Amino acid sequence: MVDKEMASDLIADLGWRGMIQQMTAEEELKNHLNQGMKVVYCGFDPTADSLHIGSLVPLLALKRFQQYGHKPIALVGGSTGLIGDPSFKSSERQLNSEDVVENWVECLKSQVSQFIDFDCGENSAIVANNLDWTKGVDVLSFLRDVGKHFSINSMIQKESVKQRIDRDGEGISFTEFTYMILQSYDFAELNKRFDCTLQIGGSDQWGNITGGIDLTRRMNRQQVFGLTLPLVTKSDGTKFGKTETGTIWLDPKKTSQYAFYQFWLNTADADVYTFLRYFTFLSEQEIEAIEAADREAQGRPQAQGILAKEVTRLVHGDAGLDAAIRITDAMFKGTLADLSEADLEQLAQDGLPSSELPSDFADKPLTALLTECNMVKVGREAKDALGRNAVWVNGNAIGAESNMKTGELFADNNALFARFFLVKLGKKKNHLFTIAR
RNA sequence: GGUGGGGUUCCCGAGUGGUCAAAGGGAUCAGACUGUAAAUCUGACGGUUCGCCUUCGAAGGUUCAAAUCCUUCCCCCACCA
Repeated sequence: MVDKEMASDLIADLGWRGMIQQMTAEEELKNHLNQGMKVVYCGFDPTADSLHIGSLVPLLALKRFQQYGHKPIALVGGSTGLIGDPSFKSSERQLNSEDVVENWVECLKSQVSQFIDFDCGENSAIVANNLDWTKGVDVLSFLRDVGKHFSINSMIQKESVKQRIDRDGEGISFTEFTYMILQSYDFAELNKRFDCTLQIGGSDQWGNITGGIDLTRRMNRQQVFGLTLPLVTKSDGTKFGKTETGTIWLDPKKTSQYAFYQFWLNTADADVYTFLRYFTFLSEQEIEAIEAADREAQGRPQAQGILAKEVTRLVHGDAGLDAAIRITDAMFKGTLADLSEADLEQLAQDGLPSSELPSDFADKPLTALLTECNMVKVGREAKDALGRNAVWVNGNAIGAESNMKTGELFADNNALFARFFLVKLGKKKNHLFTIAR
């Protein structure tokens, strides 16, 4: 399993994918990784009950290390999550309560576990929680044993906290300032416990990682390494991972498989090949072939479809991918007549936005109904769409004059299979209403 | 602590008594084109059941009428100390 050449291959693999932002001692790190199985860690702080796609890059990076024979540790920050990472944050953050963070830790643990293999022999993955070794530490020991190794002078030089220190009107509490020490201590501790010698993370973590490298050398007399991954950016300058609707989460309860699949499917041409490199395990040759084929072909590129398929399968499995494709086909390819009663039932379960028709729907204007089910943000949008005949109920276009005719439109005898109304607004928004029984 | 400048609708930013729901740009939504793209063009853009209702840091006040004038308060920025 452990290949002699694996390290140079691994670094080369990460390299052509554009996934290396910075690393410490490049040659030494390569040599180090060539000497058999090494232990690598990446931390994920609980800031919500799910990770979002921004965390996918480091998560998949851990998996890539494992594929090359190394042992990954996914560290969930039970203690660091209680403090809050100030890196590149413009203002002090609100503390979350202990039980909330504890709950989030459990959520992240199981989520993170889906991506790495826990049963593959000696390089099986580990999930750790830094609260385990931070909880019992008393203040005086911490200050004497750990704090003494840190120089305030170098800490305030770090780019990650500079704006908080230099900028008028902003400050940083001692609590957040200490975050770097806590994370550094994690690295030293993981080094001691598991012989962990490499930390990876987003490029915003460079300061924290180098802090850990220094501390490990001072406390454990061990040379350890760091590697950062690039921040995912989009060619149009907007923030990656957010849509008008909000963050794209990994948890299907927060972002349905369908919405997840659609997110990737809508990737801009200018970004899609980069994302294939970041987010899939396709080889360099495969991706180049896709790129070349798209360049030749007229019309729609195939890359978005491949990206959506690969990433959705990675995160939601084959069943999740099937569900996403099922809805996509129904909404964008097929006709309503093709859908059976069972299909309609399935769509709601698969993540098509849906809701029960409220009992007093007949009294509501259509604008209010569509606002309440979150198809539009304000009634105005629905009205605008109605004015352009861009609203369909069960396939029939509806005009502005129908705004007050909700009762007729959603009458029982107009329903599909006597209980479903599929409303489409514009090209991309769909909502399934069911009649309450 | 002193002096000067400022807080406007999702964001940037005009507006200094009525013609202001408030220029312009961005973002967003819908339409055309298309590939469920991009670019471009068109329309909408505080809310609304189209009667009205609610906005210009906060609270009061002057006025027939205030984002605009007055008072107090809160916050930000620049320079000086």
